[in-house]
Amino acid sequence: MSKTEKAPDRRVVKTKRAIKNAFARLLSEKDINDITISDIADLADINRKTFYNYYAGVYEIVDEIENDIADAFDRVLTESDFKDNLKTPLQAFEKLTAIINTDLDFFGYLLSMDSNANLAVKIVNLLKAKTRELVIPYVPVDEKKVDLMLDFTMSGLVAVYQRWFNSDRRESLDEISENINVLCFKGIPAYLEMDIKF
Amino acid sequence: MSKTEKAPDRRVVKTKRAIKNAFARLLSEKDINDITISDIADLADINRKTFYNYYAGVYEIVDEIENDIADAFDRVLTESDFKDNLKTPLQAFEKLTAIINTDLDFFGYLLSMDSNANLAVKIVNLLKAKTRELVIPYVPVDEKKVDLMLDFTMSGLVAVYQRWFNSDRRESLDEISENINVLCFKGIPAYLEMDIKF
DNA sequence: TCGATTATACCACAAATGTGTACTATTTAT
DNA sequence: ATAAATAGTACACATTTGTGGTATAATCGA
Repeated sequence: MSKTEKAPDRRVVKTKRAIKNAFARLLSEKDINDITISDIADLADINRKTFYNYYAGVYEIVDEIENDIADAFDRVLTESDFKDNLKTPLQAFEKLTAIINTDLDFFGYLLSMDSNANLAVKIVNLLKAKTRELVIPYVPVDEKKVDLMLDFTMSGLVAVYQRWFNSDRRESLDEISENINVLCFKGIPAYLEMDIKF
Repeated sequence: MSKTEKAPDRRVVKTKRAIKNAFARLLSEKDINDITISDIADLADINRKTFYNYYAGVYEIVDEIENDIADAFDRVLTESDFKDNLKTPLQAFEKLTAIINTDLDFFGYLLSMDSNANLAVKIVNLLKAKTRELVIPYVPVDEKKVDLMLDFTMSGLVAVYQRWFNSDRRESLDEISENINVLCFKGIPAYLEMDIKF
């Protein structure tokens, strides 16, 4: 993760862009399993061999796009006021949603795919790392306990967000945020406003 | 999900078994992307064409094996005393762990793969459905709230279990269970034994 | 047990894949 | 401006894939 990444050759970004665009267009027309590498190469107007310079197969494009989204989210987390003004991480999702929406033609198909579980995992990991880094200094307890807590809450958070994103989005993210806050900080009984014991 | 499934032809189960075994062996030898269908057909000693009777590609085997595990877990949930004696669902994981362990040669590689995110999703869905069915009658609150709660807690639960499973498993599942219980029912501040406000 | 049904084998073929080599074009760095 | 480095093209080839069609063998149901 060092900053030693040299400026990429213009041709590289051009062809990769072309490949991703071609892929996105094809994905809007047919199932991913019916997309052949020749299809992509033809539409992107590159030599088929060139494709293999960057991707071993069609699914590796998906992988990279997922990473693109994750990177965007990472940038949101670090560049935003998230650091100085730690509220519910869900507020960061507000911005992620905006990002995704502006490129929805492109990401829409991806997000509705089954494989968005992978993207979810990546985002969970980002949130865990970021939150740990911000919170740990003020929470001097057993690291294992914190790990468990972060695993639990961040996975839950992303799951809720994911369902919201793929639903009609009737509720505002603020409402969701409020719900999760109560759930996290007061526990299930308070959340359900009733005394239950499992 | 009706019980209308007729008894499967013996030949079918035999060949599918052969395919899965061959796949498992190949997976222990090389990367999944280097496994060709011809490889599997050869090793399973079946005609290549026969493979396509059941799977459209290599990854569909993975899919089915994941479903096998999910089914096993489903059976654990319904057949066990889970229904009459509702404790933490994590106790059901105790049995799942046992199941997986007895077949670890077979499942091991799968579980260490990236794609076990899919398995996690399936298990989350099972737990959500099962828990809702058991809990809802006693929790007459807004269904949307319950949905959110189930999404959050079950995803969190599975995430914690998953990390435990892929770790050294130093802690007992009972300890994990206890931690999650506190987290769920008392909230984060109580869990961390400190007064924090985000 | 026997006829009907279904799974599998065998062969064949067009399409797609993955990779190698030699040649050309573009970009980068000096 | 030019040389070195890198990316892309064109073509070629062996392999794998997906899918036909037909024949044979195993299984099921009565």
